[in-house]
Amino acid sequence: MTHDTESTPDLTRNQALVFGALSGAEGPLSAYTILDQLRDDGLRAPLQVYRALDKLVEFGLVHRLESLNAFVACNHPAGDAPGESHGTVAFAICEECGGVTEFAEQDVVKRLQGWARTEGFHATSTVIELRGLCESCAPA
Amino acid sequence: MTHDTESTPDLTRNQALVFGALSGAEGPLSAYTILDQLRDDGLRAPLQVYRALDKLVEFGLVHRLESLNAFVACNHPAGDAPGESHGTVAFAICEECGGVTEFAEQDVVKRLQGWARTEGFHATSTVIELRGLCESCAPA
DNA sequence: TGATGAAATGTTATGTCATAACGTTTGAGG
DNA sequence: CCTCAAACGTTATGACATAACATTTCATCA
Ligand SMILES: [Zn+2]
Ligand SMILES: [Zn+2]
Ligand SMILES: [Zn+2]
Ligand SMILES: [Zn+2]
Repeated sequence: MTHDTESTPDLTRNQALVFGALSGAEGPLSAYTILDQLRDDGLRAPLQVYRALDKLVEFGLVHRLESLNAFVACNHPAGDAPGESHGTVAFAICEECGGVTEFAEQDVVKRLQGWARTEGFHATSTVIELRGLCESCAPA
Repeated sequence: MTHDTESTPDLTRNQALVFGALSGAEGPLSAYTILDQLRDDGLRAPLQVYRALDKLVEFGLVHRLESLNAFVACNHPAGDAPGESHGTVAFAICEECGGVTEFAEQDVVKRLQGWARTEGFHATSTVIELRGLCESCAPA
């Protein structure tokens, strides 16, 4: 163990492999794509990848993109570092180049929390994903 | 054809069957659940359901819940009627009872549009889904 | 140090969601 | 009628995710 009060935990071998694959990728990867990339490192079965992903998501190092059924390494918008327990974030996903931008809009989060409060809804997680074209890919 | 300028189109047999199943349901249904419910009506294959769903979503009569891989009949928050071309809406999904509430928060949409504008991102669709417990299911 | 229990791992099989590819039917408009 | 686009039917396949069970790892502590 490497002490720590509440920072990023030590990763196991499989977790480190999966996190490495996601960190090195340009865009989101599916669990099976990750698996294919890690065959040479000894991974054989989807469950090995899914188990690592579950933990990485729990640690806040990786995010799942619900509208893509895929995963990306956390790329925190300026401010705190990845892995720091962070609140609700949003993603903009380019359908042309596959690029994903992670961003935080506190006003959006506050508004949704406001709605939840007035409705008595107790949110445990919030998904915000924009689909479209990024600046580079949008027509002039 | 029944004329119309831009209202809800006539549904084909399969579309009507699928829409009926969703309208009668208490919560979201997966395509395969819909299929099972419509076997007696002659539906045999997933594609028959998926094709109908594609159209119903296009018409704005049905929404796909990305975080559930399931579908719900549009249940517009007070204002205009289902099927009226409507903008971005959000969903609150209860993990206990399965209930789904569709709501519109114009400020949220505006704020996300603002972000997109400043980043040059051209959004074509937006997913907003809260997961948690509805008022009835939340602990006292 | 050696028992022990929680967490991680390995492996096989299965379940669930979605689409490719192809041919046929339907029906409005010319 | 003819034609063409849209909807339909069917089989096969691809893509995403988990159940179930046996084994290993390793920090903790008697
Ligand atoms: Zn993040
Ligand atoms: Zn792009
Ligand atoms: Zn709606
Ligand atoms: Zn509920």
